[in-house]
Amino acid sequence: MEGQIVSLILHGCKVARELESNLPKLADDPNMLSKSCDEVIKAFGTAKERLYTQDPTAHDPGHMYLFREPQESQQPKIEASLQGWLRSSYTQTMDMFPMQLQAERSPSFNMQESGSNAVLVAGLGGGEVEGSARSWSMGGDQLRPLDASDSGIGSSLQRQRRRKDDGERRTVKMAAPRIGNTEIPPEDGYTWRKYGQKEILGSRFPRSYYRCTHQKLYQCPAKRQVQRLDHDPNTFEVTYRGDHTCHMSSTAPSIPPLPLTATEITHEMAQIITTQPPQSNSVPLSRWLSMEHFSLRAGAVRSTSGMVVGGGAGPSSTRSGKEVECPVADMADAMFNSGSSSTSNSMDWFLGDKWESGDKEGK
DNA sequence: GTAATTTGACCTTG
DNA sequence: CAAGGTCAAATTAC
Repeated sequence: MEGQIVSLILHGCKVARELESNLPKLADDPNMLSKSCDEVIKAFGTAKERLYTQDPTAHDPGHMYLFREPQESQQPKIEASLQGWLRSSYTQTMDMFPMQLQAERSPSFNMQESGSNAVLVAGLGGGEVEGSARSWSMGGDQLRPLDASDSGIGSSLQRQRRRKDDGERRTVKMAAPRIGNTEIPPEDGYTWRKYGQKEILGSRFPRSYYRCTHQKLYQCPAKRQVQRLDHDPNTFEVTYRGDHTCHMSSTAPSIPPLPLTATEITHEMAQIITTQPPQSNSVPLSRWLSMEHFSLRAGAVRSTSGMVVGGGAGPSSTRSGKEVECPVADMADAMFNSGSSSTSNSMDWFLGDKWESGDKEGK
């Protein structure tokens, strides 16, 4: 079973690599491009499916919980990790490649996975905004043009706010962690800053509003709403709006919010898995992943990471006095060094009840 | 001291 | 006008 999955993933990687190396040639051939993309997606998708069917009872709230319970038995964890990564990478890829994937998903994209804890429920808020929804991510021309300066207190100008159709909305359902504090909203690798909380009619739990921590620095328009489900308090419904434009910055999110190529996805999985505690039993999957894909890093990953695929709105690809790190390294760094300034760092859930106040009931 | 969160007020939308 | 979304001063955390 596992061997099949591995070969599926390998196949996906292979196709992705081929696609990457042939990209210049294929650029003029949308058919071939599409075909290759299909194949990659199919391979990973199938692998993922199998992972789920392999252990339908697995309750994996997503990659954010990968590092919980280091003392747990390793083998199931590895698989859960892989699942989490596949799933999160997949949804994240959806998140980052909306334009590319648009053609491949139905207008009302609906990815449901039985037994899955991260479910992309809805694609677009409305089909008609599809074309215009993204134009702001490049120049910020129509999205909150006054955002940075509309704090016009003292000026006679009224605050100007825009809400109407500020972009695609993607809703993901994520399970609360079962261990530790189940109140915490799900981590997703980005750093968010809470800017509001609101009681929602008919909901027992308030909705929390977050924006990208780097909004100011890079005019990153990404936002998210976190709402605990009424009927299932263990599940959070997370709605994302806007795309991160802070991808390539070093001061930007420490965890790579990069659009992941297929090779990157697997590579990151490898990275994650190889960072499992050393007492880990021999894990064929992880060994394969680490051996197979470390070599990708220098070539494929780096080159693709230098290419801002999702619109190229990210800030400069160099950081002050320092070359852009491989996002994976960044992530690992962030994961284990907790150097980020954000308190919503990805390690928070790992260690404490930090988020509690962020989603407490009532005001 | 700086950055993040809280929270009531304000704004937009339907 | 009600509800949802955002702002920003005050507060809290680091």
